[in-house]
Amino acid sequence: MSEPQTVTPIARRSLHDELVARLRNMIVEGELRPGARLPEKELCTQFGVSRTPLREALKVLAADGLVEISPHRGATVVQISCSDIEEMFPVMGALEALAGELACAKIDAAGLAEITALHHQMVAHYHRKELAEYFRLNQQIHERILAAAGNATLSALHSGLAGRVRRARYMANMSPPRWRQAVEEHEQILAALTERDGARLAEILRRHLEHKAEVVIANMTEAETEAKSAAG
Amino acid sequence: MSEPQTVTPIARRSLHDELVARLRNMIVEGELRPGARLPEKELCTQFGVSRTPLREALKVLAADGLVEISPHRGATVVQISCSDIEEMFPVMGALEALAGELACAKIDAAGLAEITALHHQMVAHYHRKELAEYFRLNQQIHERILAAAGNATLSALHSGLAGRVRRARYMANMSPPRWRQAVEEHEQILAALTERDGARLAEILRRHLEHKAEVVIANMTEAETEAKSAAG
DNA sequence: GAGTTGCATGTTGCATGCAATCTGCCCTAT
DNA sequence: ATAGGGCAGATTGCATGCAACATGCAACTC
Repeated sequence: MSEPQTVTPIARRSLHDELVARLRNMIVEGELRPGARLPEKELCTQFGVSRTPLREALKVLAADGLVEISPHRGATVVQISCSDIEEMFPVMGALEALAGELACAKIDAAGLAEITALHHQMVAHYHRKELAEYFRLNQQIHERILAAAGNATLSALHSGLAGRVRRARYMANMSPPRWRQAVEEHEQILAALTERDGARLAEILRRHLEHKAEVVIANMTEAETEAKSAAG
Repeated sequence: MSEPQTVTPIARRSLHDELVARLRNMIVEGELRPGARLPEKELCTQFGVSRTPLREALKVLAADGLVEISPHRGATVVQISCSDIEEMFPVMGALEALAGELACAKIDAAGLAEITALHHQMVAHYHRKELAEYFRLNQQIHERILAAAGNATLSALHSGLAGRVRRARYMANMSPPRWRQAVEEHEQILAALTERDGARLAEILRRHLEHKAEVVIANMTEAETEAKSAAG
């Protein structure tokens, strides 16, 4: 029995792991709104589990920064403010820049071909103005670059941030010139990656993230003022 | 009652929060060795708590990457390998580089004065060859730069990594030329910060972290070969 | 004698019960 | 009428009990 992993071991996810995954997904995908309370009892009946594994899951998500737990008052989905987002993007920029450099040094022809394919699909969706599909491919490209960097620590930190940022749902609207700019930057990204020009790719990614931040911030401030005027 | 947080609320740490802090400290400080098993029962009697809060704490630490939990087999302190460390340092370099840039843009005279004071204390310890004190100050300086960047997300990610790296205990020995090089780099760091030259500070910090990585890796491989020769 | 099977033991995963705390409401006093 | 106090309901924090699982040993087979 020295064959190394011919079959994958049966996936035996414990309840709390499953709960962490589900709740994280529900929060990131917006099913659970920011500020929403997370009463244990209700979630327990909803998921059909007892409070123990649920509580363990909530603690993990709290450590992840997705929920907030106040003693004896329960858990709530954390609100993300404009300034939080404003903080996160430079950090993601730094991480992606590093990923770009490493990816240029490490990526092979096959990996590059995959990213190239994704890029062209994404551009096609851009031309057809299919925003949702565009964003899906966009996200995949960035993930692939991270993966190509071959640095698990880097990927983990990035995906954590990406999950938190995704909750901002900035994709809703993006002005045509902004969208065009983003696609152009992606052309540059692909070019730099193809030429294995790490320094340039790093710089492009940093700027790309800066611009993304501007779009997101603009959207959020707009949404906030709308909310305030609606409330006032 | 609109005073914004003039007094800190009474710290009412729940048991699991306290446990998370204590266990994290024990792991980071090396009191719990890598690979050490963490049987619930034993820790429960040791801390005088029941299994529920302890389990919640272990789950959080697992999410943090400090312990590993295998179903029905219990928790162990994660082993950090050479390649893990090799991965972490470039990431810390990227984060510190960003912190340097931001700090140059934001730091005020008071903040700069504090870091300068710490720097001079550190150099004094260097001249007296007080390694432990030197490292303490060193760490504080890096933390201050992160704090000066005024980016909570950045600080959180960095301190998480720093905690994991600290477990490598590389400080044990550092060759005189390496130590001297590190101090020289810190002189440059202080100079760039004083001149608010963000780009230069970023570059210096990145290189500084690269060199730190070399020292750590050298120490770890040495330790590993020693262990192997002792075992063989 | 080597390998396998079955069992015993200890540990972990989860469910539930009890105590402490928070929240909202009603009542009282000024 | 309003502010403050106190009580009731609900929710959370923690302890404990039971079932499932992993591990090590012993017996058994070939």
